[in-house]
Amino acid sequence: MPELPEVETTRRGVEPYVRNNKVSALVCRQRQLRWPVPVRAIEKQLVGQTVSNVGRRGKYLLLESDTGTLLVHLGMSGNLRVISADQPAGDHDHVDIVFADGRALRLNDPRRFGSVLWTTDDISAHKLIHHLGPEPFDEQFNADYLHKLSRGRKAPVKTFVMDSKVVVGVGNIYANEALFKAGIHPKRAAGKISKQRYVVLVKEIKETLEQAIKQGGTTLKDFVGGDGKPGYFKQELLVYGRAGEPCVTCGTTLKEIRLGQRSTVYCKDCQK
DNA sequence: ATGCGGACCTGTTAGC
DNA sequence: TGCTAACAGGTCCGCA
Repeated sequence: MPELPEVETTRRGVEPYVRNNKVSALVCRQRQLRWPVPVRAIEKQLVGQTVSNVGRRGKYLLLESDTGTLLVHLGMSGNLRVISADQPAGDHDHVDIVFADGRALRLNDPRRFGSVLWTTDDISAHKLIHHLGPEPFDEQFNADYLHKLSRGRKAPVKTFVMDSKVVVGVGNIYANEALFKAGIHPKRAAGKISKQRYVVLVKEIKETLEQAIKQGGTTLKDFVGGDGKPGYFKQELLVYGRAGEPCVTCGTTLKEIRLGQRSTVYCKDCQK
């Protein structure tokens, strides 16, 4: 579920309910997520505080308060919703951040690759954050940057753009999509791609993510209240999940390979 | 420094 | 129909 557009959509969806709201309790039914949930520290330092901002860095959601920051990552299967705090918990409802107004932020994560962490450090210095590359929508993320950084790199370009040290937020689905739109073969060595082609790739990464966020916006309501599932606009995907089907541009059968054990779909005629 | 492969864990689907 | 294996949107870590 969560690539950057889903995380950003979640951020926007929950922000109005969480911002300026006072945390009254933490309910943790399962501490064993990606890392153990630091229940004590959160209870001691966040409960009683007001959330001043709901931010995001890469795919980490950041609930900021005067005493520190709660980091929430949705992993592969997590989702976060605003509910009434008295709503009974179901399977995989691991953590509730309960608020003074009777609502709660509830983390559901079947696969438990997500995480809930607490830090009092400056967030940009945090161990999981400090090494991260630029945000894809930042001006800093441009063709010059990618071109320079990639010189000498032998890794496939798909692996390169999915590396969070290079740029955050480009997950498997959107890496496949952006490379297709840019006409670049996913296996091509990152260091051998011209600046001109990086101009196109950067543009496609930004546009693909932006458009997905826009579409996510239509399902914002689903992040609050009931148990609506955010629509995933699969019909928009040009290559991901379409191996064996015809290329939308030329009709050639789309190929599937594995790169770094991730499913990679491309058109051998449109992507060079 | 770079680039691999393994690890975390459960649910769903493909294949026999 | 039932069992098993493979695979899934992430990303950190340790090793070569």
